[in-house]
Amino acid sequence: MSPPTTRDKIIDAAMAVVREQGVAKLTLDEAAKGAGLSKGGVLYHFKTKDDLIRGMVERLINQCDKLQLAYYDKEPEGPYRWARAMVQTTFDPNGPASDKVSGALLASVAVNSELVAPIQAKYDEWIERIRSDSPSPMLAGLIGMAMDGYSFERIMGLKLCDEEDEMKMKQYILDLLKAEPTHE
Amino acid sequence: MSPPTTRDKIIDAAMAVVREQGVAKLTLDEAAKGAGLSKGGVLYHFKTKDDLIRGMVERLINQCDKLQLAYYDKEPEGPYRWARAMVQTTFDPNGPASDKVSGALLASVAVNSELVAPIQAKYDEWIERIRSDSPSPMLAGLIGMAMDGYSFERIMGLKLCDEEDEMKMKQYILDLLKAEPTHE
DNA sequence: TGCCATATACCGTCTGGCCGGTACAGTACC
DNA sequence: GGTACTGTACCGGCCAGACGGTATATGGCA
Repeated sequence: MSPPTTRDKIIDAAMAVVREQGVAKLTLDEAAKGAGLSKGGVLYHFKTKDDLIRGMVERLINQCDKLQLAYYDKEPEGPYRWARAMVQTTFDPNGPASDKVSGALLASVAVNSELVAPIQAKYDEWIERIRSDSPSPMLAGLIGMAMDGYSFERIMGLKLCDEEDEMKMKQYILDLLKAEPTHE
Repeated sequence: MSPPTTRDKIIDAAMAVVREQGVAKLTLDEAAKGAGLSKGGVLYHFKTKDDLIRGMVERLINQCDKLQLAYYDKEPEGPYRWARAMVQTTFDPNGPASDKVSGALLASVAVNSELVAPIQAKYDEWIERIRSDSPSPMLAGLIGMAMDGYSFERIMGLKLCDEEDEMKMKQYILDLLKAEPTHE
């Protein structure tokens, strides 16, 4: 990996602002300060604030997608392979539930709901993937919903259980995907 | 039900703004316009904007709680009664996935993350409830996460399937809660 | 090798608009 | 005449975006 470009540094800083101070505090000035340059500099790389958020969303999507593909490779073959990869991705510290990337979603919804569109597109793709190799699409769908729930809870700052319980839950879900090759 | 108070009308209008224009557009002026009065009028009822959001959050909590209790009464006795009530609540058109109430959560997170606190408190209570009568707390927890996922997806404007599939999913989940009285 | 031209990357300043909040002046009903 | 409520006018701060400028690198060319 080459050293992060200025563009990347700005996105990092913007994510950090959302995480630490909330979406409302995400200003060009603040992002600039975090990235170590001036607002003018930020506006050189991103023409508008919406553009910056687009960049954040793109980062979110790429990061999650890359992660999911990596986990897919690591998972053994067999039914529910994509679903298993999704579970691993969700609980990964760099996954969608991570503070580091999730700000993008929040920012996009808060500022301009049109900016969610690329997420929706990728989202459809993910769902399609998971359905493709799941003997019970319903079970896979349920678990997919739950993974979203987990991610969103983290983003919103709602805690439903401590970390120990989370690991148990992860294992429980993975067991479900082993034990029920052809449920229904 | 007595006719809605001005206070209620303001909250309704604020919710509508969040729903239709996004959190960023939620201003005192806009909420006032929606409620049919001036900003001064709004500020008479809510001393600050945070105060208004607190009101929205309170509304969200009360509405969901009331709904859940009502469904609990309607559900037949037996295991997973609270979990079943939660599923019904989630899919209810006035439930947490409803456009009409969900804006509160978004607004609170976006504007001032401290305002989420009352939600977290209620949230803990709901989780406790569900665990209390679930033979498999893991299954109940999974379904709870999925219900959150569904609600949040709606709030964010992400669609995972059409309405027909949603109803199938609801039925699938309710069947799970019948078929597995003592899973694990 | 020296000179100009252009592109890239960035800074600092300014401005116009928006928005939260204040102050105060009604109005209407009891 | 007081209380509950609503409107109007305004202030001060913040912020997106525009703009003009600067420094450095690159490349052509004589």
